[in-house]
Amino acid sequence: MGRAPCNDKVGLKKGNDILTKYIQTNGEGSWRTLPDNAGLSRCGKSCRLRWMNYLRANLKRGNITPAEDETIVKLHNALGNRWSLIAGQLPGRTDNEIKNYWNTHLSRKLYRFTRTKNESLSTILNLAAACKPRGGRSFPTTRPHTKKLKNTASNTVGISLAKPAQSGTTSTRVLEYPTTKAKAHLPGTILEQVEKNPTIGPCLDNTARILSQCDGSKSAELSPNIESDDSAVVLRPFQTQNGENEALEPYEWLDGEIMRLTHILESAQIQVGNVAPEQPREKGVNAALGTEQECFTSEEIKESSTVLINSNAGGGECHACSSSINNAGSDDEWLGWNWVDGVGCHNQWAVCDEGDMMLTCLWEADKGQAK
DNA sequence: AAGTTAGTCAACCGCCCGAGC
DNA sequence: CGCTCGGGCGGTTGACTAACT
Repeated sequence: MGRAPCNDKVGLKKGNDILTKYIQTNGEGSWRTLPDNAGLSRCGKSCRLRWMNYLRANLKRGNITPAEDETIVKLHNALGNRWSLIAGQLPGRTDNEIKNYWNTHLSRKLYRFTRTKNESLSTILNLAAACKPRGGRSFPTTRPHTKKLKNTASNTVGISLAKPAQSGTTSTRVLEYPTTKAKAHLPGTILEQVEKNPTIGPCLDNTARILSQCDGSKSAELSPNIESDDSAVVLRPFQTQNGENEALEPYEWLDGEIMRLTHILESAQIQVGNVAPEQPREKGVNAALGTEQECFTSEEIKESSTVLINSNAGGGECHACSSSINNAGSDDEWLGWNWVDGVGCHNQWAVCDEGDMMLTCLWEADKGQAK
């Protein structure tokens, strides 16, 4: 299955041995000088990658377990494509491994079944659970589909943390997240960090808020937990309807949201694609495949500006619904989509991943009901 | 059995950030 | 303050295998 490990090759196996022995003797670091010192003919980056992803001790080999699968989904919902952070919560797993797993197993699986437009969410999930592991041509997913991911600002298919605003970019409010170095000094698990540092989990806060609107059990106010200034959105602890801060234990708040989402999915009777007669999507939105704006009309973009963070090049990545898969706008794969409702989101969710897809559509559905 | 298509994953690429000067 | 360098990260590629026709 897949490409055979390179260490099957005698030469590389020898290189692996040299690299392993060198690092065991001298420790990690100084990757640039490592090849010369160790007598390897690879660049330092390559050595580091080989070590981190393959040779390092305590790496867990083999299939992702269901428990790990669940953790990945949860954390991806929370953190987006922060693979290193997700990997940090899964001992023995590398960011590369998780990234591959997400891109091949999870996102693909969800994409397939959510294309079944007339199925209820619960049906879709049941189908996904029974996903044919390998497969032939039952679900056409083309390589061009994958290659269309290239040249996009981000392959973000989930709700992602935003990077700090780039200098010179104005009117872009982003959600701040800690730098790599800062993260390294943060104690505890990611989820604990989020608990202790509200700025780490801004999109989770959004997730909770969006869910709360769908659920109806929380305030329907769009952005009660966000304050903003010119440069950044400052998130406040999640507040209940009566304004009290919820003091959640580590993991508890996330588990709660997952449970709530599960409840919504189980109880919802949302029929995808069973909506108003076809209308042309708003000009500009239609042409902007691959941007999060396609999920919204311009008015909705304005309304939701505190949640839907602008994504400029290398900038914000906090998408309520964003996927570079959408860039396949000219692909036949996507031409069959029935853009309806003037918003597009009722079908749009089929090209978003599980979390943001559902959240966005539930959110939109909720907004529609509120009007 | 052969050809085609889809799925997998190690490795590569390029960008970004922080440290040091 | 600006430049360079090292390291880290996420996105993408392409070789390879398995499933299917």
